[in-house]
Amino acid sequence: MTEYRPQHLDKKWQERWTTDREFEVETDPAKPKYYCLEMFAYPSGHAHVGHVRNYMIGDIMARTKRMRGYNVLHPFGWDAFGLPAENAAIQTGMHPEESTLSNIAHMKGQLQRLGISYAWEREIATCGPEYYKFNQWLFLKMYERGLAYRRRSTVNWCPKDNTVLANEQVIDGLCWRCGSSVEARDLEQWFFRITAYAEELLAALGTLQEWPDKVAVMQRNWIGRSEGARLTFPVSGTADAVEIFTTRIDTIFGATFVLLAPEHALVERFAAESPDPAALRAKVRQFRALDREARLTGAIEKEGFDTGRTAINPFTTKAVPIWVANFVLAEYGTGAIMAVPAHDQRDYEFARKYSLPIRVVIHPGGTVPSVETMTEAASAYGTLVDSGEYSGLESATGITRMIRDAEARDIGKGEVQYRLKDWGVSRQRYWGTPIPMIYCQRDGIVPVPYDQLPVELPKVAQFTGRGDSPLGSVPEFVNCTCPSCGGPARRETDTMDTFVDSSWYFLRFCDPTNTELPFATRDAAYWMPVDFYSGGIEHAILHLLYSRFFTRVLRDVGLIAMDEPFKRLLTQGMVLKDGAVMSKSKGNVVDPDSMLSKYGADALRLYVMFVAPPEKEIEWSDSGLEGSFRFLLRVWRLVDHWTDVVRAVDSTVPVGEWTDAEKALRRRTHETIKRVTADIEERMHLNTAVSSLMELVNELYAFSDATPRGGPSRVDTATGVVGRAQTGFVLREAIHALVMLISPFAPHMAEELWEMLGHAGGLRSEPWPSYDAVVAAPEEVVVPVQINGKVRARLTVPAGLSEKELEARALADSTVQGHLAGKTVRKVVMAKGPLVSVVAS
RNA sequence: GCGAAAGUGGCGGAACUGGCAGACGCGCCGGACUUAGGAUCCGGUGGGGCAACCCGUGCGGGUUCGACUCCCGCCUUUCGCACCA
Repeated sequence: MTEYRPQHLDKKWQERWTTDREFEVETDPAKPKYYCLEMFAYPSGHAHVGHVRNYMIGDIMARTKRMRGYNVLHPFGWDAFGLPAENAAIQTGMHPEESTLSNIAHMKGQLQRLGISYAWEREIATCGPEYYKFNQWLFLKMYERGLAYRRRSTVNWCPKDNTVLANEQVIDGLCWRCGSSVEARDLEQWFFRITAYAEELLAALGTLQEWPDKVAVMQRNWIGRSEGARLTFPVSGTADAVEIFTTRIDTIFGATFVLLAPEHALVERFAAESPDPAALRAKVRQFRALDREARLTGAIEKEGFDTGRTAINPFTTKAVPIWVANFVLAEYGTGAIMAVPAHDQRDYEFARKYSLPIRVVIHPGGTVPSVETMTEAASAYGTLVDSGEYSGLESATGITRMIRDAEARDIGKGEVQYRLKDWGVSRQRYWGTPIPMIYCQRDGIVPVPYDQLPVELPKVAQFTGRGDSPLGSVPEFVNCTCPSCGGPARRETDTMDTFVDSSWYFLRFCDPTNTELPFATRDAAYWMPVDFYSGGIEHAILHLLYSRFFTRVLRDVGLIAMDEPFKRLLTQGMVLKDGAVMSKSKGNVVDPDSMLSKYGADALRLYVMFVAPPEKEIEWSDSGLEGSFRFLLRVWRLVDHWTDVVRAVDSTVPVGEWTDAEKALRRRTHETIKRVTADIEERMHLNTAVSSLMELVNELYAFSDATPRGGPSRVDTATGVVGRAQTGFVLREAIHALVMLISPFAPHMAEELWEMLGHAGGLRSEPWPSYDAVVAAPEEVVVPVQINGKVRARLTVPAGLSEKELEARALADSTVQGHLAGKTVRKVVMAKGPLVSVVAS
């Protein structure tokens, strides 16, 4: 009996895989490719079993596809720029580069000990100049195409930390770090014009057949397409006009006032021209100081004030008051709306509060709304009333005609608006990619020439957490010469959002050492798209949307010819401990290293795959891991027990009679091959793949016990002979299949067992086992017989029996007869399965 | 509030297109081996009943020969969206 020593095997095989460059691949158009990718990691320092699960799922797929004959690209890398390293530097003084590189080294060791089949020679870290050079290259391409531009915008500002916060760092309007209330602040920022691709990004969601619906829905909501109209309301007595956007032009005859966002350009104009500018400006300031998050989410009381001016409703030609309202968003549409209180709940509340006029212009059907009795807006579509020549039209028709007429009269046009906004990429931070732009007093904004890339991040910078860009305090970085005129100039001191890094890293993996281009077209054309991509649902919008955007930009730049980067997407569930997400502060982190030293990588891998389907959340369980370990021991003992027999026979099918047990084991073997293959490749139900393997092992134990030698637990007979050639053959077939099929889950053990079975050259010396439908076909089937919907009997009959014969046998069965006593058979249904359903009364 | 998904033994979960509910594992119970076992192997394990049998997939209806699966209504949970004009 050979002892199972998982830690020894882990080390042995991991070293051999590295030495043999087992998982390294080259572009080879002659071979079918498979690109398997898991979302790369932020190097926080420690992998926990939640990470482990994601990487395992990809590894199962990569290893299976490799054995199925594909040229498999399975790389890994590090999303290495980011705030945490810089924040740590502010507190501890350790330079972000130092802490990041040491974290990467530690986590890499952890992943390697799990035996994940990565092409480590392609490893990338986004904080290296050889990588971020191409962030800058891409930025310049975007700038040339008008897709990168600079403008003033409002950002989240934490007054205590004196720093800008990303949207996702603002939790319920508070700073995630210090809990201060976040303010709005205006800054000059660089933006990527993702809105230029809004329509395409939305439309192409329908082509993502192998994405979870949920993710597509979230992206659809995020893009938020609305069809409507832009209309001009001239300001009475001036040449000014208020532009509004509405999706309900059919209600325009009920538009009894106009609302402006506090930030709207006309507001300041009106204030300046008013008798008391200070009073109006104070009001505006008050609105703008309101909690930004609350304003965006509607958690504020609606308030407004009258500007004293009026505008002309272009359809009624009547003057309506212009108010400023705190709930109107400057960043959506035109920053101004026509208010239709009768048919919009928000406008209704506002009108009631300030006693503004309400006019019903739609009859939705049912009771007719009246201004006197209504308690909420009637927002449904219906029939237009009191709407001049449009009265009597249905909403849909009204909308079409009104837009047509507005265009004819040059007072408006049909327009599509998106909720999606351009992507602000400037960060007033150090640990990121420097934005490759130069400001010259003479020439203005000048891009850094391509041959001067990368603009390297200087090593020295102070981390005070003051909020201004740390690069600004490095004179040798800031001061430069203008590439255009050669005069003195200043560099941009902001760095890029780290989402830029992750928006194209999957392309870099195709050609990770290219120094001239982000990647060569030839390599990307071969490997892309990513065939299988897995990661957390928390990236459903940002990362996945940005990546889809970048892929299109690179297409338009001419580097690639595809639209969508990720063919099949799997969003894996989290690993919980005591019902909560693992985190250091909760003290419920399960450390993979301690599991590895106790059970080895294979047991851990098998457990996280077996406990639930990949998409589901799982609750960590030590006893579950223990069970998986026991199963591996069971496999080990079984294979070890039969090694000499398996080695002594070959793949020649012996001539002669088979016993029922032998036939049954062959059937089980082939059924298992079929199920495991489909479970991995098609359904991604890795838990049921493992249970099929367990069933095969259980059957092999039972089969072994019935042989002359006996089973693995009967140590005393372990050297006994088998005698029958057929028995040796089915054992060989079953054990070979078992070792092959289990190898994606437990690769270290499988390699060792494969070697013990007499094979040199590793598991790839033999292809994935193939399913034989003839062998798997049963000779007899058990057919349930239902009487009035309840199973009353089971018949064992030869497979392939005709329906007529089957029906006759079912009705003749004594148990069935008993249940039919005193009843008349009304109908007999022969269902696939097969199954017989008798209706009697 | 709107939208989506889910609800199955003591627990994690199976049941693929409407066809044998509870595969597989954990836990528990019993047995074998053993000085001993928390190792290993074998057996049992949804509830009720001595049994034939009855009940059972959140609740209430419906469609069907047949429903965990489809339809309608409700309850609960989770997730997403939420003043976007």
